Amino acid sequence: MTEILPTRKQNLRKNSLERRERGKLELRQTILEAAVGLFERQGGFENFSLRQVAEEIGYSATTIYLHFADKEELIFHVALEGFKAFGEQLEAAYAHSDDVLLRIRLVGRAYLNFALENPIHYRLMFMQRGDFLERKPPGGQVSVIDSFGILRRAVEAAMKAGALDPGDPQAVAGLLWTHVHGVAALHIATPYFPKEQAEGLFEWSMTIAARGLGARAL
Amino acid sequence: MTEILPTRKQNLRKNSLERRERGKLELRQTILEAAVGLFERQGGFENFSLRQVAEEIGYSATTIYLHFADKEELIFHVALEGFKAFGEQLEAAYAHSDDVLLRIRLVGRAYLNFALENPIHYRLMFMQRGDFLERKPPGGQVSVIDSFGILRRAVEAAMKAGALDPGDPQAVAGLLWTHVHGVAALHIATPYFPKEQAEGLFEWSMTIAARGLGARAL
DNA sequence: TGACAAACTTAACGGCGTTATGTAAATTTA
DNA sequence: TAAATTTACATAACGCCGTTAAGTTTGTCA
Repeated sequence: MTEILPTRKQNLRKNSLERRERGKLELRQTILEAAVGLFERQGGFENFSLRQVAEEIGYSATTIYLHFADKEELIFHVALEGFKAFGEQLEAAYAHSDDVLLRIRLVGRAYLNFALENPIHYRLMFMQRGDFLERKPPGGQVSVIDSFGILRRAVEAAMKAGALDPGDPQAVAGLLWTHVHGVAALHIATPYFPKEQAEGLFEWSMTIAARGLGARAL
Repeated sequence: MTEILPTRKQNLRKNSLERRERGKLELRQTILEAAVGLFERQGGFENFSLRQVAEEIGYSATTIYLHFADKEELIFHVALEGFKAFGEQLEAAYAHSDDVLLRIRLVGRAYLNFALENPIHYRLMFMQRGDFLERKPPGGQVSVIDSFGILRRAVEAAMKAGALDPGDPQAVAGLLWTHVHGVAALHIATPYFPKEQAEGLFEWSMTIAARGLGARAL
């Protein structure tokens, strides 16, 4: 009776050693990473369980509740990490060039790349849980609105420079967003748009949008 | 002890009468309808349970298994109903005009309308469970591929008539699909594209695509 | 050493999908 | 018509889930 389930007990013992080594290196972060790992291994967050996360990192399930209010909040913070990385990559793309038109294309390309390289995060952020976009993170951090702001600023600058027909930058940025999202989302959700085809459609969309918006080339 | 849970028992009794009246009017369909109702009430299929469906229609949960292999197959058949209605609406739009360019716009508009009017189905079909697109229904029915075929045929016809620059109809149809999907999907998934704005972006996208594809107007 | 707080665990609740098993009614067969 | 069989349901149970309540161990500090 005492030895029927040694694996779990041993697992807990073993990990109590590792814990010391990690010191206070944020169990919270370990939980997040384990969750992301599970997401990726199962291709989505719909079937993952807190108990699996706990098992994987060698803690009991209830320990997770010391760091996250509930399952929902854990998932939300995975999305938050996504928003952070997403914003940084767009920002980097923006800073990469001074050419107001090339910059728009680079930001768009960074957007698509994020989706191609982080399909699980992208799905969570923009296809599954759009409500997260408006949910305020506890520390008053930024959300995706600022990411969209990068694109809008790029459009604004191009208009001011006369490289795009004058108009509402917000609206034009929205149009570009829907086009890139269309490609990214169908690539992720369906089997009909593999990477190369998605990239081709992105370039094509950009070219077409450029003509339609009065740019020499985009 | 025998009367502690009369509600459930009574519910079963009451419904056994209604059943006769319905005759053999397909419990299967009743289950499907109850499932769709639950989807819509909860805004998605992620949190619905077979036991809720059963409760709602006055049967035990296990009875569902006499009509569907499992929860997955029930959801799949909800999606199938969506694909059927979707295809029919695109087909009707196609048949509504002989103008090869207007027809493309009408098919696109029918696509968007389906998404606006059936967000739960659309989400399930194209954002959440794209794998359903390739899953063969038992009776050898058609799936979305034929719906996409309608758009492709419309593009093909416009090219043959010289109303669009010559090219690969499949590729052009794919481009249009991604644009409309982008608008529809962001409308459904995020709070930033309410109906009017989505419709405006659709028209704009169509106009821009028309210019880029060599059409006089789309 | 002992009080106290922090970190973590076990136990339990109700709900879930699913399977095995029971049962009453409808239908077929003799 | 009576018995046998099939059909159409139900109940009970399994293991997993999220979550809460209640311990228990571990570390801190007087």
